Amino acid sequence: MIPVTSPESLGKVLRHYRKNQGLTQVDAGSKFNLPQKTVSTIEAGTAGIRLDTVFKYMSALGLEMHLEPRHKPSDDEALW
Amino acid sequence: MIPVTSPESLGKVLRHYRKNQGLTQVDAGSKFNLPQKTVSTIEAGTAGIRLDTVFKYMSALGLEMHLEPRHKPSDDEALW
DNA sequence: GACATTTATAACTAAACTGTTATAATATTA
DNA sequence: TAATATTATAACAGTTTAGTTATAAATGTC
Repeated sequence: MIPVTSPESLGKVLRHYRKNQGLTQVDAGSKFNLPQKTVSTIEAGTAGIRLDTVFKYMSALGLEMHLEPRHKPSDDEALW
Repeated sequence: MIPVTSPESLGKVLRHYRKNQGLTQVDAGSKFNLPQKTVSTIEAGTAGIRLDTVFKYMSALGLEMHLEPRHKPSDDEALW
């Protein structure tokens, strides 16, 4: 379970899940009318992207979010 | 562990954590130079809020995010 | 190496945010 | 209830996005 604390790390995790599902940016985005450009922007970790856009993309990938108190990173998390 | 799938539910969870820490919107926001107005907007579940603003607020509350595949909601989650 | 697929980047308009300052509305407590 | 504390809302300027369309760059495959 990778902790996400920034737009960059969120983009990386989302890309990870998309590729895991064998989807292209066009495939994934089309499910919620997100153009490929926007998907690219999300995965690139753009800071100012809109929250609703992120949730649309999460829905397209069938993901949900959980919040919890931060913990000290483990070694394998450092890879992210 | 409450699943978050929208700006609205995220706002509710963030407010929950803030109050749990006994913080006012001014207190929490000041840690990352977020004006009280912005904190109010986040907690209200504004759709178009910027992702970096949300992460700043999460940092102020000492929270991290996790993504995972969606699951069917349980009864007590319906309360949210 | 050539071809095909996928992803990144560009220009443009309209819309909506952040930050600032201020004030109204609501909630809390004495 | 009165006073205080907290939260919601407002106007403005500047910045940045979403969406559209198109194309360049990068990646993968034969």
